[in-house]
Amino acid sequence: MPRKPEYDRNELIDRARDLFWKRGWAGTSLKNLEAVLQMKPGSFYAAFGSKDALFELALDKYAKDGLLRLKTLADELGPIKALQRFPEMAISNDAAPAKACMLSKTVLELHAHAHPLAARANAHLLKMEAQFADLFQQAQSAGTIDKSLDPKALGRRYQSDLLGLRVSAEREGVDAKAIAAEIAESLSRL
Amino acid sequence: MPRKPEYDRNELIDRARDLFWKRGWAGTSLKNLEAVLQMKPGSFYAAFGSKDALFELALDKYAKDGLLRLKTLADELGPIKALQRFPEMAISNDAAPAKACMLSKTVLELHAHAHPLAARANAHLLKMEAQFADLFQQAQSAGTIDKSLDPKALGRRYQSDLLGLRVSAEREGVDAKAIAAEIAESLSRL
DNA sequence: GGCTTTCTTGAGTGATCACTCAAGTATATA
DNA sequence: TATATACTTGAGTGATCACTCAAGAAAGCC
Repeated sequence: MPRKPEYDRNELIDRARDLFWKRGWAGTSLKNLEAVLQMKPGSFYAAFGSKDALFELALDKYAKDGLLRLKTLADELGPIKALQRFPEMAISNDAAPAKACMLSKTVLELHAHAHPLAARANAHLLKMEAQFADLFQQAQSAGTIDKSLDPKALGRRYQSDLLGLRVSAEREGVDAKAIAAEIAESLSRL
Repeated sequence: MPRKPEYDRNELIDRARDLFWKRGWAGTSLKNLEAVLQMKPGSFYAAFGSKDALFELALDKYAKDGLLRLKTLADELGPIKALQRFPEMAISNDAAPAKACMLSKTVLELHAHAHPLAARANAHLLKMEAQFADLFQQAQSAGTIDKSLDPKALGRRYQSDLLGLRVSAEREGVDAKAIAAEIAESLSRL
């Protein structure tokens, strides 16, 4: 009996993610969203409920895709080579809405306001960090890196470096690829 | 003949800086500013002209203070020890409005909007980066670190690591002091 | 063709945004 | 004391904010 929506929900979330990623939470107005999603307010609220709810969907998708990309890379290249390649990949996609990480941007923008989306973004970052640590541990098991190192500490440091790289890549006049290469190189010394 | 203002302009800029630093540009409303500065709109606009103009004053002061703190530290400890101490200092001030760097927060928030304040923040970051490079060069001249390394590359990487550290310090559940210690430690290996 | 159910439309909601300005008040000089 | 010069006040500006809702349109089932 029902009428079907004229849009592909999944694709709308992608477009919203790109907009939020680029412009941030406060920087993205409903007018912006209506324009990009080609939706009138009524449809928007019927479909997503609120700006925050859509941001959450976009954030979750962003995080899920990031994790998947890392795992795929690790399956292809093995743990250490994946970790070496990942930073350069993160900043080299010119089609991406921004170089900086959407999760860290969200934490920085909303943490001071105690907004739940900041906590959610941080939770995603923690999952990512755990994945980095897991890859370091795999590398240890495979004998690729020094076994006396703490994989959790390595993951924590790696993520921090990656976040710094991606902030730097967002800036004008910074050779971020050189930084990415240095991060990769330093992993060979473990 | 004139009446003197009832406020200390310099202190108002400090308070505005703290508010902007914590809450960001869009996250800080004129109501917030009026409350913190104890000013009515009329006085505010007579004194500062606009929200953007005050943000600029706050940003410039933030940058100036940061540069001064680094130079003071270098005078006390010498270049390398200053660089080793600086990261831990940056994240240990519990009275500060935020752990993350106001300059990077500004770039991340406003760069996508092509806002002049983003370019200004980036210019301040470039000055800071040059100062880091200068300290690395001093350390080379003093024979403290390997002379074959490029001081500009070291400065670039150091700043990236510092920005990453400060983003990490803004997050919940991350042992940022451990990261700061690792950054410091890695400088001993140069 | 009717009927139900959902989706779409878009004008309109109150709240808040950055900002203005005319009127009032305080102070230093003449 | 009179006057000129700021500074302070706070109601008010139009614009934009996220969001609502009643009315109409489209699709599946009888």
